[in-house]
Amino acid sequence: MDTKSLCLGALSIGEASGYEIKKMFEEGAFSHFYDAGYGSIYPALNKLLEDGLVTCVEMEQESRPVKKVYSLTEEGRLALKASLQQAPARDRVRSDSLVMMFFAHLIDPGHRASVLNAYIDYYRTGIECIENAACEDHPFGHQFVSGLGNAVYQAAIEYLEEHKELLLSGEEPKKEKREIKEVKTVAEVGQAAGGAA
Amino acid sequence: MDTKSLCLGALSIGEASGYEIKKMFEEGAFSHFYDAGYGSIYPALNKLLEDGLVTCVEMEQESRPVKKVYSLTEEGRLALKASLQQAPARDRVRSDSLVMMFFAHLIDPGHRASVLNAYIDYYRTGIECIENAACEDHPFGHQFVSGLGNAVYQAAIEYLEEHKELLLSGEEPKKEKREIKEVKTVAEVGQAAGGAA
DNA sequence: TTTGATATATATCGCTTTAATATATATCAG
DNA sequence: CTGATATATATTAAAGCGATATATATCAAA
Repeated sequence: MDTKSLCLGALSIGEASGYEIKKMFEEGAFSHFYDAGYGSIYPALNKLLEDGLVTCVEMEQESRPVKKVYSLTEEGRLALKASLQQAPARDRVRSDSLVMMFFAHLIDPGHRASVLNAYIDYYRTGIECIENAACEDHPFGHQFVSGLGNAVYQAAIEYLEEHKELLLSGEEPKKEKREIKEVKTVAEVGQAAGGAA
Repeated sequence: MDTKSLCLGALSIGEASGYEIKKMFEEGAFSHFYDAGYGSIYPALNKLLEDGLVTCVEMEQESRPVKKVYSLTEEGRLALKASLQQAPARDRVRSDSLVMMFFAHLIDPGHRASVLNAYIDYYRTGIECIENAACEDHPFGHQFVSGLGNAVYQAAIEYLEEHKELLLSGEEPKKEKREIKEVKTVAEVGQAAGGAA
């Protein structure tokens, strides 16, 4: 799913500028399952305009930069539908915070706590975004996905708060012991991990 | 968190080849919170080697390509610790499947069902990976993050199965009605969505 | 039996994306 | 009155992604 299709999707909800589309990814309807920055949104909109999948009206505003409002054309609507019929790529997740928690034994307890608390806050903010975006008028898909986001975030918060102490009071493993265990290679660990395959 | 740091992290568990590190992201310990492909792992390992953060031993094998086994140096271990003390970037998630479910009203019901079922399978497989990788010997951080992954995936599966019907039996909204509503711009919808900000 | 699929293993390349920065103006809090 | 935040578009360097190439072995199915 490239940024062009995402922009078509955003515009299928209603006309918008690049700036407004970005906000949808940041704090709006898409916030909990997709990301996109200006560096991909603006070029995508230009290509869509070239290909006739969107139209653009420049709206001049008092003491603000010109606002380019994009709208879907009928061709664009068809292109969106077509891209939605394809097989989805697998989810991609990248969480620095979880990497840090994973290696918590290498981090000083103070930083551990700040990472953990910031992460809980991040989920709380996420829930607020979802709840604010929720609306009964929205198509059932919007509601379904919002509900999923809510359920997942809630589960994360519950886990994080219930098991907080495991992470914060965890002791550093005894150095000598780990030195001995290190003869076990990642290959073997990987085997255990991917045993199903 | 760049791929170099991720590789250092992987190697802190034990020596490994690029291929084995890839497997950790695919189906091993990192599978539910990070991604990385060969196109970033191999260049990263080469840079780490240049910078003296890892060493490399080439192991010749019968009727297989040479295996380059990388190990952390003391410098590498320090570099890993340093990168873990920094502030984490925010999570990045990209889910084509959720985009499709979000726009379910634009997709034919057959495809809806296949996307939904594949997504449930994806989470089930994820739980298997996490359970297979779990081990009491692992540092507490590993266990903490595995537990979180498990809790979140479980919550997702529960939600998806409980609300399946909402997505699959959802009707297409009446065209005329939506046409009228379209005067509401994304700007306004976005405002409602991001009300907190 | 040979074709195709899967697995081991490394490497590269084109295209896209990301994160940062530039530009310009207005408001608002400290 | 300085710095932060918001509106709004655009560009760029660096990084990452997906696909492909190479080479060999095994195993199941046509």
